[in-house]
Amino acid sequence: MALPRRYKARDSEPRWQRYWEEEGIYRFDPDSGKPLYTIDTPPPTVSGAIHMGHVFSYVQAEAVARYHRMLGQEVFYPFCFDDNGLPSERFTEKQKKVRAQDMPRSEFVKLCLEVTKGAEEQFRDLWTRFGFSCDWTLLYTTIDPWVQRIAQRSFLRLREDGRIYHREAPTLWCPECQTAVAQAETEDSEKPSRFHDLSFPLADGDGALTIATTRPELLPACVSIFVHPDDPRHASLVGRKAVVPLFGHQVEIRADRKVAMDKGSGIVMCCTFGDTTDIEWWREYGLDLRIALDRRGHMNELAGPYQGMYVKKARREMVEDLRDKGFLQGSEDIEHTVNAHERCGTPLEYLVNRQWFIRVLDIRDQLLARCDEVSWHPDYFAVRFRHWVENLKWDWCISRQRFYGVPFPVWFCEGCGEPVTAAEEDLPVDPTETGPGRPCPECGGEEFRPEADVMDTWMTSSLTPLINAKWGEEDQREGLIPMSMRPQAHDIIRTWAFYTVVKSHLHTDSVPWEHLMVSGHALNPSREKMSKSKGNVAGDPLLALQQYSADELRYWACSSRLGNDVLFSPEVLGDGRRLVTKLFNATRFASSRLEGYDPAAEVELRPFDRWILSRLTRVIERASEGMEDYEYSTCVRECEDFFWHDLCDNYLEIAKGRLYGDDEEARRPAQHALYRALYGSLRLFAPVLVHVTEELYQAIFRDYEGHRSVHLAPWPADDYADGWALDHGQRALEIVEEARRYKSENKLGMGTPLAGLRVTAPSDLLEALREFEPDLLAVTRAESIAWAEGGELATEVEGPAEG
RNA sequence: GGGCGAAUAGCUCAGCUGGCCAGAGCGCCUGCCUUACAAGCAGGAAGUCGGGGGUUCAAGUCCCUCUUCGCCCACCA
Repeated sequence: MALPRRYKARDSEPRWQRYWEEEGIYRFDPDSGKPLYTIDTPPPTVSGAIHMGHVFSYVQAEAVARYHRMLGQEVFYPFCFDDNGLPSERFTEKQKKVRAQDMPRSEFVKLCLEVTKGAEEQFRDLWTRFGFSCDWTLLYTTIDPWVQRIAQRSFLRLREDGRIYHREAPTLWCPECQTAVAQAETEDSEKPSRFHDLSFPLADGDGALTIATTRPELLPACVSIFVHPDDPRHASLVGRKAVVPLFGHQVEIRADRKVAMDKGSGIVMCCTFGDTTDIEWWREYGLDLRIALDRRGHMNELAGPYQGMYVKKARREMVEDLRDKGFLQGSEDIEHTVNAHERCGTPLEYLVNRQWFIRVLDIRDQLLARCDEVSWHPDYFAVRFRHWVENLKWDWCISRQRFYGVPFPVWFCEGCGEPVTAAEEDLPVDPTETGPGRPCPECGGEEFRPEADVMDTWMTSSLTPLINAKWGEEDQREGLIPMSMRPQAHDIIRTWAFYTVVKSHLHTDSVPWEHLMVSGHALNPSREKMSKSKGNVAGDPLLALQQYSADELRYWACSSRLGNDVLFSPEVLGDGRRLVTKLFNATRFASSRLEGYDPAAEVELRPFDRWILSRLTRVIERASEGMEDYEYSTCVRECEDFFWHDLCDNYLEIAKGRLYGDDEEARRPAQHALYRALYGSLRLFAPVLVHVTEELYQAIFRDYEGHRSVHLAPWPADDYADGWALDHGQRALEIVEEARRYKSENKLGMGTPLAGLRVTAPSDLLEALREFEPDLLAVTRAESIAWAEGGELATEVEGPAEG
């Protein structure tokens, strides 16, 4: 196949993408007998928020997949989508302009399916255009019935093991989404607020105390007051009672070390619940439970005249009334951070609800041990996992009061209230549509109320290794657990990585994977964490693909060390374009000089041939070391440096004399070295520059090598190592440099013939360098070289040749 | 408040287990249309390796400390 004069990525890339698809180049073959390399692909949410930051992280893992494929491993590389859960609900609500609450669950679920399926098609197209080598026949989505079955199976088995409990407990609650949320789903949100100094009369009539609060609307929920035991100002208060303003109930004043003496007045009210300290006190001192908020964030009957008001309104009204009645001593505007739901930004409340939990606090040590069993890349991210586990405060709340998700396989007996679970063989079940099919084991009752909650999405995504292995299914895949590698970004270590370790530990008594590859974030040109935005190249991968080729974008994604953030900027992207062009041009040139090349022929390599091949070996070693350590960027950098400078700038220029010459004896070893060096480079670049390397491979190398694709060719493992040539070739290049410097300083073209060179060197070196003479003459265009023994290596140029 | 990372040429970054005069790309300067490539080639200028201590024959490279930035967590009465 002849190469065109110019490389047109726009035409070539789709052509090879089709070829790979048609030929099944990336198809997983469970029966190949090759060692497995299995990848636990992150299921992106289908909520439409794909930006170059995602591409960045996926490409890095993808390059690693290709490396292992070239190593001769059978690569299990599925794709998947996370299409259930809150993000999809909100996405559907937005797309269809509906509200889930306003329709039957089944109807809403149908809408969600419709919307997510459409989005998935677009996603598959997008990933294909980036040259992804996943096997699409392995696709799963988290809403697939068999995947739901695995999630429900996980629930049933954990419940059998006594790991799961259902309990009324204070829970982080989002009044907007009207669901419980997990500790990990929260984020800080800066909100302007007001600090109010409130006066609480003492019950014995002996004066009053002052409490500073930002949440006066929680007064009806006040159950105690605390001061610090060492605070001399308030020592006399302990044990007495105070009257809650506006509401009149009396609460006891207690001393506890958790009180900060220097905040506000040093006196704090404890409400059920304002924050986690309230919960701790409530538990520790067995305080009353006074819930003043309902699930929608409105005040309930406990708030008396304020009942039905939304938190903010109640706050305003109460402050007015407090002022009118003389309880308000002062107010101060402040800026403070509140705990908000990361999905919608609404400040969270603590409510008491019946929720399902997985007990994890008691196995923290075991989870830490699992953490150590995993190879973290880069290793310092293990510390984040460790600290998260060490500082866990809550068991994992897995129930959500939402609609689109995996239902709990649970009913409650109307007779005794006990939960009744489905039989495993009946999974997946939706309890709102069927019954348990058996009477209540506790009381024999036959009337049931379905559990209407759905599972937290992490309940499913934490199972991705088990889903890949089809855990508990009839067609279970053997040998997949633990998987080889999980790629993910560092922001979800505390969620996805953590929950997955929990599940694998409990279900398979092992780690989920051997290696965890943690990527950084892509930053937009103003150095902010990238986010989806239309009309912006960084925020819109489709737009990026119009402006840059997939190979250029992949090169960018692989340009930084694993785990580092990287800037998405035009300058950096230009580097990839240059390299692709250079690779194409150099290979096209080589192909024109390879006529008559016979890979099987015996050749006697010249010193510079031995030099370039020894350099290649060195580069392969370093590049491979990098890839073994998940450092694709080391591989690219080493290879680029070799290809551009050693191979193109030096070797090619040196070998041209022989490649164009009539002397076949001299030409053949040059062809041999050129072919090997180029084919080696091509394969080192293949995991990243997937399209251009395929184009060049198919045009030049396939006839010789026979593999259907460069991506099925073996990873280079050249062992040509000639220390003599490596060292002396480098010294010989110093002579070339001197000649070039002379021409440059004298404003001469590089093609200018030189009258002669005078090279001085110690005798050993001199003797060695003389072996390079024919090539040195050719590349410097010198008519002759005069060799002289001397001290340091030095080269003098006699001047341009006459005429 | 705690943790993790980063601080190296104007810009973006590489420098692994400490060792010849600190590197690359972009940008800049001077040249060159040399039989693959001007999206190129040759040559060049440019850095107190954040500050301060210490270990060592020897430190961007190890230890301590300080400063600045980023991320994560906690607090947020």
